[in-house]
Amino acid sequence: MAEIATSPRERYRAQVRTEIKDRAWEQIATAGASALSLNAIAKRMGMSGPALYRYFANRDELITELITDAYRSLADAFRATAEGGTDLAALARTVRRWALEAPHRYLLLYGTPVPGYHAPPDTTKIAAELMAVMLDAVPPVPADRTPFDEHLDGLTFRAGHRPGPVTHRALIFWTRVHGVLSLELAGHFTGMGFDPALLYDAEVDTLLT
Amino acid sequence: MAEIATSPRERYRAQVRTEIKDRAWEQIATAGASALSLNAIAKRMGMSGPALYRYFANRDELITELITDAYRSLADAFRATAEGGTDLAALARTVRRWALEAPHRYLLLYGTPVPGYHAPPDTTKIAAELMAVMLDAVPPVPADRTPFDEHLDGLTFRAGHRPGPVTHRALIFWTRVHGVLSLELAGHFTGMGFDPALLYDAEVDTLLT
DNA sequence: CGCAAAAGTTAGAAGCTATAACTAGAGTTG
DNA sequence: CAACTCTAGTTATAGCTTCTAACTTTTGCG
Repeated sequence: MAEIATSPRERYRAQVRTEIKDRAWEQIATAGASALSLNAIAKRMGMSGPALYRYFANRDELITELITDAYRSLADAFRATAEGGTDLAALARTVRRWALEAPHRYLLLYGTPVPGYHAPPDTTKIAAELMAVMLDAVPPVPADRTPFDEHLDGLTFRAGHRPGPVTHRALIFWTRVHGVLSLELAGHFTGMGFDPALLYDAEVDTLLT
Repeated sequence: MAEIATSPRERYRAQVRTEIKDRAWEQIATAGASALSLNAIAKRMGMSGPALYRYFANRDELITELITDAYRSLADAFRATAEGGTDLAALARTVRRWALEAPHRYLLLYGTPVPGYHAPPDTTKIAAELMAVMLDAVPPVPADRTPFDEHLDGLTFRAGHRPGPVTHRALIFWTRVHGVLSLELAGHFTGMGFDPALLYDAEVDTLLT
């Protein structure tokens, strides 16, 4: 987007940083995030291990940045989808495409977190952004309110101050989407023989009316 | 259950193995499965690192056994619940209690898998056992069939050879349960302020009629 | 051109998995 | 009971990891 005036050095630095991240994604895809090795990345890039520490303070910082990038890319996909009139079906297609495109990326965000790891404020902001898009995409809902709807009405967070039933709809949209995707991408449907895409579509359909 | 006649040596061996696994669970709870260190376990048990290799061939074998044990405990809880007449609501309560009781254990089974890791036949058998219990607990379903129901009817796996709509119900029960639990236990609801238990109950309620 | 800052180097500490070779002790067997 | 075998544990070691420290080379700016 808005190109900031950069010195050649800064441009080189940015380029190396993105190459490091690319290699990191490759490693995560083949061996998982826990096996990510700064040393191996450096060697594959033709330089010595400690050189990487000029670009990332430590392994955690690299992973954190990968997570932030991944969140950002999902949010961008969401926003792009929401451009031409928002509806939940389109968002559902987008998130599934985004997830299947790079399962390890999905799992880095929504799989097992490292205990004690605290997400940086960036990611929680992006998560709120995602939620806002979903809230806007919720279709008109029936008027009957459940106790949980009342519970939601009485909360302080109120992202967008939507009424309880709308928030409820957005939440179950999100949980149902992840219900199918997380089991599918973690391989819990393999051997069952059915097509997860059909289950996904059927599940999303229940949220549209 | 059925105690097998064991020599003192075998009993000692079994005892040490379970102590190793207990320590492993502690470590997983505090630092995550990826940080599980055989060395640290050994030292905490007052012996030298390589001694553990008498009990587990390698790190993977230990983790595999932890996974199998966890699966077994979930299946046992399921079977116990299904004893006195099966219904989905009771199963839902059981799985949630089981998950919250030890979140790291839940995440070891249903969180990010290690790429390239293949689940041993044990676990897939237990997964089928879980599915069978759920299929039995599905209430009578409406007669109208969706395309996905037809798809399920045409499959070869047919765990229990139930009709499509019944299998469909069991599947969405499972995905919706994990949709809420995986997001909750991975911390994606923190800061939103609502009570996940209420969302869970509301979600389960939609499956009961 | 010359110099300061940045990038990359090797060396090394501390920790990990896992193997090899060895010792001490427990249990079995002639 | 003595001898022998098998097992549990030991230390040593190779090879990997993250990450720090100290040093050298390169690069871009004034």
